[in-house]
This record gives sequence, C-alpha cells and structure tokens, in this order.
Amino acid sequence: MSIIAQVQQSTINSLSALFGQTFTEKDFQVNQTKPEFEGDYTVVLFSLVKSLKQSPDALGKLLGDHLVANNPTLFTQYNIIKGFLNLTVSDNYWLDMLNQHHNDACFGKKALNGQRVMVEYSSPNTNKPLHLGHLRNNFLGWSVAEIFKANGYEVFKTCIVNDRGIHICKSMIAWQLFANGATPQSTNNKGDHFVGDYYVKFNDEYKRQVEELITTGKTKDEAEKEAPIMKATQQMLLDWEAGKPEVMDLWRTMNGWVYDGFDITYKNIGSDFDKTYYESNTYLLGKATVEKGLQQNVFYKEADNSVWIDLEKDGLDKKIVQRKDGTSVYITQDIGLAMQKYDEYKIDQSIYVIGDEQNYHMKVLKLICQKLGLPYADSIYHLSYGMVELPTGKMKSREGTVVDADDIVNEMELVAKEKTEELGKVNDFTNEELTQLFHTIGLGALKFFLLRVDPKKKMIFNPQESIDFHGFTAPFIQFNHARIRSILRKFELNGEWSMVNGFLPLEKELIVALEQYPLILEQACAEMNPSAIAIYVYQVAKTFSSFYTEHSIANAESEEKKQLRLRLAEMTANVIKSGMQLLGVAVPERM
RNA sequence: GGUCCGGUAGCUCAGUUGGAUAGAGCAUCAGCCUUCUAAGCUGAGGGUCAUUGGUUCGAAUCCAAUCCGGAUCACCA
Repeated sequence: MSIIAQVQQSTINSLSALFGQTFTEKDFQVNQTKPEFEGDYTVVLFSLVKSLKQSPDALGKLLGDHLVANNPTLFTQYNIIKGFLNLTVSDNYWLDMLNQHHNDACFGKKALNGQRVMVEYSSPNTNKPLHLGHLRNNFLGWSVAEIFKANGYEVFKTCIVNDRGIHICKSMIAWQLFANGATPQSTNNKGDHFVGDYYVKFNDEYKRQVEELITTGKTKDEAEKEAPIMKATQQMLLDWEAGKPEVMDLWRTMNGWVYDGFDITYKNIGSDFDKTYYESNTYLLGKATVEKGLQQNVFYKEADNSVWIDLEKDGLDKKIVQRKDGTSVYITQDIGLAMQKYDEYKIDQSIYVIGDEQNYHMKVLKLICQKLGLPYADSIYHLSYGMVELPTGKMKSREGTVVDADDIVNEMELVAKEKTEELGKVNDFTNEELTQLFHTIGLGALKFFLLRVDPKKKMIFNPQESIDFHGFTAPFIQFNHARIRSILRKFELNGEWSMVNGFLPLEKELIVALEQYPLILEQACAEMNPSAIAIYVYQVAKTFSSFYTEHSIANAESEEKKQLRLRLAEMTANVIKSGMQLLGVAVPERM
C-alpha cells in the first residue's frame, strides 16, 4: 500500500476513534508536504472542520496526537500550520520500502486482472509515407498499450490500414501517367516515399489541369470536376470496386511497395501490432448493420434510397450511413469493424487513438453503436490527441511543410552522433555499439519530446528545440541512468547494512519520489496519459542529479551511507528504466 | 451560426475531485570540472494564470458573461 493510502487510512481510523464519525478518503486531501515546511505528507484539515465542529488548530492537535500515538511505526511527529497537518513519516518506513524494492525490476507493475483491452493506433493511408503527426499517434498508442499491460490488463494492439479509396487511386493514376514503369528498386527509393511522390505528382498535375481549364472559361468548380486526371481517378475507383484485374494488380503492387517501406519505419521506431485490419476487407462490413438498424427503426430510408440516422435529439446532426447507390460510408464501416473486433477478441475496452479532428465522428460512432444496442458500445473510448504543429503553423502536404517521419528520426540520430562524438566518452565503442547508441538517444529524444505533453493538447514541434539534449529531455534522463550504471559496475552492494544517522534532505527527497512510482503508473493508466510518466521520470532523474552532485556515493561518509546510496541509486536506475520503457524509450548502460 | 477544445514567464509546457508564497525546461545573466560520466550542479532576473463578475475560510482550478485561437458540423476517409 502506498504511503499516501496509509496516511488516508490511518486518518480515517483516527477520526472514527476520536469522533465516532465515518469518513472516506474523498472527504479530505492528503498532499505531499511543501519543501518549505517540516514533514513528508500533509492532511488538509479545512474540509473536516465544519462537520466536526472543531477549529483547524484543535482538530489538528487531536488528530496529530492520535495518529502518532496509534501508528508508531509510521509517523514520528507532526506540526500544524494554518490548518495543514504536516506528518513526518518514520525513517524505518522508507528503509523498508527501499530494502524491499531497490532490486525489483517490476516495482509498481500489477498482476493480470483478467480485463482485455484493445488499442487501435497508427492507422496509416497507403498513399504517402508517415509524418510527424503519425509519430505522435504511434508513440502514444504504443505507450498507452504498454501502460495498460503494466497495470495488469491483457492488451491487443491493432492497426487499421486505409488501403483503398480515391486517395489511393490518385497515386496509382499518377504512376501510370508519369512513372514509365519505374519501381522503388529501379529508383533506389523507399517504397512508401516512392508512392508518396506520385501522390504529390497527381496533385501537381491536377492543379495544372484545373488552371488550364479555368483559362478556357470554366468556373473553378467545373474545372475541378472535369479535369481529365480526376475523371480517370474516379473511373479507377469504380474499376477497383468492380475488381478489374489490371487495376487490382497495380493496386496490390503499389500497396506492396508501401508496406515494404512501412515495415522499415515501424521496425525503426519500435511500433508493433498484434493484428492488422485492412480497409479493403472491412469497407463492406456495414451492410448487415444497416439492415439491423432499419429493422430496429434506428435508421430510416430517404426517398432516394439513402439511409440515415437522426441524432438531433442528442445534440448532433443527421448522419448518412449508406449512400443511395447502396455503398457504405466511413462511419458504417467503422461500426462493422468495431463489431468484428469485439467478436474476435471479446474485449472489455476498445481504445481508438485518433486525432481530435475526428472527435465528432467518434462521438457519432459510439452513439450509433449504443442506439443499435451493440454489447460493446459503451466500451468504445476515443483517445483524442491534439495535432502537431510547426512554429510556422500547420503542416500541409501541399505546401511541402510536412515533417517526414524517417527524415526526422534520421536527423535526431545524426544530432546524437555529433553530440556524442563531441563529448568523446565512448570512443572505445564498436561501430555497431555506436550506431545502436545514436539510435537509442536520437529516437529516445524524439519520443520523449512528443510524449511529455498532455495528449489532449495540440503541440508545437520546434525543430530547433526538439534537438536540444539538455533539461527536460530523454538524453538527460538516459545520462543519469548511465551514470548510475557506471557506479553500480564498480561497487558491490553489501548484504548486511544498517542505518545510523537518518536521511539527508536530498536522500529523503529521492526516496520519497521513488515510492510514488506505483501511483504514477495507476494514474497514467486511468488517464491514458504517458506524459504523467514522462514528467515523473524526469523529476526522479533531476532529483538524482542534484543528489549525485551534492553527495558522493563511492566516497560516502561511512560504509552505511555508501550502502544506502548504492541502493538509492540502484532503485533510481530501475525506476528510470521501467518508466522509460513504458514510453518506448531505451536507456543505455553508457553514453 | 450550432457543438466541442484551448488561452499560465520572451518561447515550449507542468500544475484543475478548490488548499500554504503558481512550477519546470529553453533563452538571458552570475558562479562551479586535480574526486563516482559537466548531455551536469547552484543561484538571479522574468507572471494582471485572456478579461470581468460570482460562489467561500480559501479560486489558475468551480459557475456566468465577454474577447481571442483552433477543430468540427460532406452521399471524403
């Protein structure tokens, strides 16, 4: 049980004994004591004052005396300042905690709880390579999945690949028109980039044709509809849906190129999936749903044969669920896919990592599922995250301001290389070890930069700042891990030790922080928020760094102190490694 | 226009089931490497928590109004 829970419980017990009233942990607040006051944890008394008809000072005195008298192994003393009851936790409590967990790589992690959770993330289109926005999505989804695992859930990572549709046909048409049979192999280009280039070519040519038509007197709308390349693309989509062999062949070939490229990127950034769904397999899934909805009168049919749902009573709009030609739209496919996921995995919770631009869509999806009475409807959760923007504004593929995922990872690794060589601490590494280290540092810095911000908020990616390896960054945390490992390679922990003179302030600060790790893991899971871990791990590393500078471990004042500090260092390294692992960031032994 | 989200230091962000003098990093300035890795440490300056009103022992946090920014409201996905 965490110390904060023990403070809550003992306070509840004392209040019950003193006043004969029953309280819960929600009736009063327990905070970590501010550094300028004496004590470790603080009970805020104000909320209790009214119902107990006591002044804050009188209540504090009664409660403080009772707590210390009845929990002698937990509390040693207390003080009251303006309605805040500051409790000092006994050194023995902290020592027990340290002895129990300093060597525990699984500290804070929970046993299986029988719940099954699915996390869908990444969800790329196969017409262009991944960019910075996808990276935030990938890192978030992967991390949230790991955080759920650490909290005892059985987790399934999934990905829906948007591998069909008009946007895919655009790349295909452009390839037919301009490629002269070129392939990724013949041009020595990564497959996803190769195909993405033709998507760009399509847009260039489309724009050119539209302008040309406008000069012949067409309106913009007419020109956009009549541009030959657009008509060809629309025809290709029809051919695809009809299964025309040469179109299917080209589609399979080009998607294959893209998948080859994605595989490299995913492997490089450490994304993995237990199951991949393809839109080309799911896009017809809505049909049965539409039938069911019509029978239940959840949906209704318009005169032109299109099918709708009216969500106006729920504060939303009317939404189409099937076109007049009988084909299903995006939302309908999603209902089908949700159904399929549930049937296959019998999940208790289904999390969708999707940008906040689709908040409305996801609200509609869940609402429709609920109205259809589907068993999994309430378990749908949209983990909505904000867009990544540049200092110059939004990323726009048409204006070439998109930060490519492969490029940015490479750049980060390059910066890691430069800085490492500058410092010259690992000159004895082999080339292989160096490559691995640059990857660990560069990719780690990028992941941490994207995960340290609250997912819900949009964030600004400043290329200059992101490559800073100082301060609130992964390299700083990795550096502290490496410093600890360096010490632990040199000195043995002695099995027999005892403590003599109590903790120094920085020792105390560190051990108090370490004790909080299990709570942070719970919080990060409840909020589906990796940034809680990022902030916490940084706090731990920072505290250790001050401690490290101030107090020598190797040349401690006494053998007891040395043993204490070695254990503190070891536990710090374990917590850093564990927390960073949940963010997908590795920590090196040396750097 | 409807709905939703946001506005905290020069910049990027923490902090919101209401708690003590609002915190970090970057940037700026001043110190610190014969001792365990200086990707570091210590200190300084920097704030009308968008604005106004309300709720109360107490508000960055809750409520209302206003201003500003963004997303969304397709027979696109």
